[in-house]
Amino acid sequence: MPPRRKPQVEPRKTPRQARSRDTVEVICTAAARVLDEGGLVAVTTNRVAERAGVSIGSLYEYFPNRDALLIALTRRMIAEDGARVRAALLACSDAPPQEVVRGLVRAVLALHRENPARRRALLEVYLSRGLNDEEMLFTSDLIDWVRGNEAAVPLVTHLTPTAWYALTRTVLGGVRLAFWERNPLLHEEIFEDELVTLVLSFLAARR
Amino acid sequence: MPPRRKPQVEPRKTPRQARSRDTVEVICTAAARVLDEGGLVAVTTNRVAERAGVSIGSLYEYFPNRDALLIALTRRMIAEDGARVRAALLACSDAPPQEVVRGLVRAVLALHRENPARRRALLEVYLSRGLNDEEMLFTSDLIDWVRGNEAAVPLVTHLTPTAWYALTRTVLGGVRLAFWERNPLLHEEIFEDELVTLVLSFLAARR
Amino acid sequence: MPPRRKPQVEPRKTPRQARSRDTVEVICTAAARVLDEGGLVAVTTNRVAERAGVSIGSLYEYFPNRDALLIALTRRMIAEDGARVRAALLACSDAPPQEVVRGLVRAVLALHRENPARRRALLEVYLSRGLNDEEMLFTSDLIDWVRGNEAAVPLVTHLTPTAWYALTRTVLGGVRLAFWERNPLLHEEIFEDELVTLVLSFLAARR
Amino acid sequence: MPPRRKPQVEPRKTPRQARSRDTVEVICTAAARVLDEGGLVAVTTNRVAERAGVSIGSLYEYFPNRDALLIALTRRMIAEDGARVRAALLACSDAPPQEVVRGLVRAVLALHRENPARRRALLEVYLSRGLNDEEMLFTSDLIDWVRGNEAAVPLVTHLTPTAWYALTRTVLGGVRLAFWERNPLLHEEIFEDELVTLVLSFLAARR
DNA sequence: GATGAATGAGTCTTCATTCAT
DNA sequence: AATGAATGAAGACTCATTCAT
Repeated sequence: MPPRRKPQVEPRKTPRQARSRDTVEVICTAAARVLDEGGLVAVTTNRVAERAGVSIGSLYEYFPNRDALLIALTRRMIAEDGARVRAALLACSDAPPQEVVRGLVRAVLALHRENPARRRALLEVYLSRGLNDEEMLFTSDLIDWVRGNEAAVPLVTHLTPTAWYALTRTVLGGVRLAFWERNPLLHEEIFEDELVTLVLSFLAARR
Repeated sequence: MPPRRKPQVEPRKTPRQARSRDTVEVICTAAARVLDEGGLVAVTTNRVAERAGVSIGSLYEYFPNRDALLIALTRRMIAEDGARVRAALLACSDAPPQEVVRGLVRAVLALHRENPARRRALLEVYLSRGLNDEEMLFTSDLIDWVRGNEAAVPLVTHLTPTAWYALTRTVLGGVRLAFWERNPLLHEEIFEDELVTLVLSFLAARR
Repeated sequence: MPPRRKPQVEPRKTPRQARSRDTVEVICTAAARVLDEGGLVAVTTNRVAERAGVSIGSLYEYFPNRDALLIALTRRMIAEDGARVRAALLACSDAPPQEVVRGLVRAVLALHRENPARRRALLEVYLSRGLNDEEMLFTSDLIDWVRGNEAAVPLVTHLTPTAWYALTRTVLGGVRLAFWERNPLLHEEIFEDELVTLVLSFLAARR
Repeated sequence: MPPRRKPQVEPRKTPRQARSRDTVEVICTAAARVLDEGGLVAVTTNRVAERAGVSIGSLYEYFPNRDALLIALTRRMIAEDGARVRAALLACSDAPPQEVVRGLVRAVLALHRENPARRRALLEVYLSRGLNDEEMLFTSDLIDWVRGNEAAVPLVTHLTPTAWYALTRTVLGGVRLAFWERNPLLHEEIFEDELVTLVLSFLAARR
């Protein structure tokens, strides 16, 4: 009987009990490790279960299929990214606008400098699945944050949504391309400088 | 012991004879069609061969493995992209700088508006393999073109390599993110406007 | 990158549970039957699994690849050979030396008279793989047995290791050549007589 | 259309013309080289043809199928073996019997010391096909030679055919087993000594 | 005689998923 | 909740062989 695959992506059950949450945690950790070591193709449900010290049956108790696992991993990364960017913002919210911009750019760059292998893989998951609303959400969180924090970024309030979208995508896209191309500039401060200039000059032009 | 064949990516033989070139052509066309219809997972060597009306053996005569086929497809797309951008540049090389910038941005946007499914898939191939030098090359072609055409883009000559890299990646990255996120703005002129503004204000700032 | 699996030969898992042991048994039996009927080339993993009434997946659960299956079959034969020769030795251990020699020679001949097709095939496996230590082991078991049983074979104790090796290989090799050449003498008592004479005269000479 | 395989083993045509003989020669040489480098599995018709600098079509002009090629190679080895043993015999035909025996044993051992990889492979061919008459023939040539040369080996004339068979197979078999087991004794003189003793004591016993 | 592009049956092997225990 | 043996569809790839040129 061919494994009937109903595209399902949500975790099978929201773990309420401590033990369950542990199991999910253990599985995700194992999956991340397998991913780091062997890339996406190495992430087979059986292997992950084995590495997690959990039976394959249990894995399927918490993730309806392989994709759900991969997507959970991706969501974790995205959520963490969001948290880190927000933290960076928080850290420089009292600084002058230029510094806020720089802080943001730097945070986004920092994200792409760590654990590139895993990011590469999960970004692939992210792109090949229809998860895009996800990041938009993540981003709009950011937007809300920024917009709400008027004191910190007064220059942003004048932007139209389109201008805002173009600006943010442009910075993130630039970083990401450098990341994908493994361009050494990703690790250079001069690259950061250019991005900051880009943002500031655009903001000035759009005032 | 079967001669260990290291993952190979180059086409197995450069088709010299007309018949061979035809076969390669036929295979690529069939592969593209299969790709359009069923996505990356649908591209199995057997299916492509069948669709091409060619034996599976013949397919392997020209492509050492599935990846080589996918990569060939990707390279084709990249080459075509380059050609189209260059053509767009050529078409507005006598116009004022703003128009040149607009022409370029528009060309890049146009690329991402057509056949999104195929582009999505091939970009995935492109990213998951180590093909990045490839596009850098494509880009540096572009750079050369732009730099060489001083009359058309005098403002560009002042840019440092890093500034140039940041600028081009930023635009391409922004478009690509909109593309991946399936953001409707990809098809709006206002998005194009913002990108043009971004480029021009950066160029002004960097003068 | 799929975890590179070095050519493996050991059974994938030691069957602990009764059900597993059954499966292994069933697979081996089926493989032997297929081998008998169609020779080595007929032993395809799919066919064996089908004949065993087991899914191909299950077969690979217990044997990492086709070779491992073939080798398992071979080892079984070797082990059984050893057991039978030891049994023969045991059966005549109280007899005079000549009879012991004759018993041994006869046992080795008997081995090669039954199921020649299967033996032929498995010997081929045995030779084309690097399994030779295996049989040496089997033989050294024998040696130990013989050496330990001084009462039965006092004449053997004087042999140097080299002499012992030459003697045993010579007898086994002679039988095996007759076996491979399908020489009818393999089934004649006069051949056995000659071999016995050979051994005894050598032992006498080496005293 | 499935390649109809009619078991055919004879060379397709006896090459009469010089050019043809050359082609056959070239193919066999290439095949031997491929064999040495990659073992039996590396010997594919396409690869051999390529290595020989000959089209695959031409290869099939001279060998009806892959097996015929392999068998031709094997026959060459057997023929050469025979020649070399005969030469050894010739070289010591005036010496005393013991020396003749030693010369023969030494020649057989020498055969197995050179190019073991190729021998291993071709012996496998030899065993898995029904070529056994072949070697019997080769051997009976030898027998005839020995029997004919009464002056050299007077002690042999008393042997019954069975005794003769047992003796020769026993020596050859012993050497071959040592060869297959890669036993270092194959290269030691003490092993030769034991084999000589074995033969001589048997001959003495059978007088 | 030679060429080499084309053929395609048949192989091994993987791995997501199920379900009886 | 957990287990893990079993499943089997599906895929990549090989290579002996043919035959039109």
